[in-house]
Amino acid sequence: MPELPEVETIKNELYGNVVGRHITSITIDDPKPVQNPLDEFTRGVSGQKIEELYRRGKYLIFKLSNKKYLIIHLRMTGAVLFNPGKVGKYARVIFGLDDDNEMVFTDRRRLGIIRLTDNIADLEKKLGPEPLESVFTPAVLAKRLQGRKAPIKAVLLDQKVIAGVGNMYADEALFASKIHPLRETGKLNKREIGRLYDAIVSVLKEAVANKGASVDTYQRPDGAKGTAHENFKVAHQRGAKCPRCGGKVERIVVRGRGTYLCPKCQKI
DNA sequence: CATTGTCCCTGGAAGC
DNA sequence: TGCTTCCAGGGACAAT
Repeated sequence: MPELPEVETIKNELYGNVVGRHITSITIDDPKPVQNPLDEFTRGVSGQKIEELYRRGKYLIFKLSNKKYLIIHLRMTGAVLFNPGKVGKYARVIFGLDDDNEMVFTDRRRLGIIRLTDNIADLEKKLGPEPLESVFTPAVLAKRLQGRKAPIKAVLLDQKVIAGVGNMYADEALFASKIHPLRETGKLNKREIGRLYDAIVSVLKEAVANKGASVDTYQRPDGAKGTAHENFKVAHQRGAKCPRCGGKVERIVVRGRGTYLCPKCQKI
């Protein structure tokens, strides 16, 4: 499940291969992910130079020479492959580049989206601060959590609060800061928010360093897996021993999302 | 605005 | 063995 570290890794590993290249062909094997009318999409992308590539939250954004933005969200099972040996069963959209290389959007479950837009402000409005940039501080986090009644786990998943944190890293950050996922957000004290801040930053940084977590279908552009999941303390570790207290990692459901925790370390 | 529930989608797992 | 049902979850959207 691509979250910030996974999308960051894809961006990093794609960057040198695609920035500066022109998109010379588009093959749409499955129109489902494309949110624009197909002719408009094809016209807007064909022949354009990729001037920049960056990540915002869990979105991968290609800035094109016609000032439009090609936005990709991988949702659950999406991936962007660079020159895959053969075009797999789940290839949806194939971008041919002017150096004869190919960039392929694949998605087993077809929940991912691709959109071409000239209005990046709309996306910006939906997203909170980038947790690995200087705009994100303990004070900023405290302000965003202030007065909220929902459980902290649910709030961490809200992309308007912090961009890029998803189900796995929310669980890891809550474990690292010893906060129960069901704690009422607005009732966290300053010390807890400080710990949570540190945990979010360190958990994400470590996962980026390990090139993302391959718990499901996540793969890097060259098809390789990441290793961040090898360091997971609780996420997807039901029944495992808590590395801090030796207790048992449990799974509960919070707002319909599978949530892993050590109930001994993370008291309500 | 904050919050909660529903829907989308597929294939692997679990149940009968 | 083979069929059916359940489940995973990010974000759009609707309802409250």
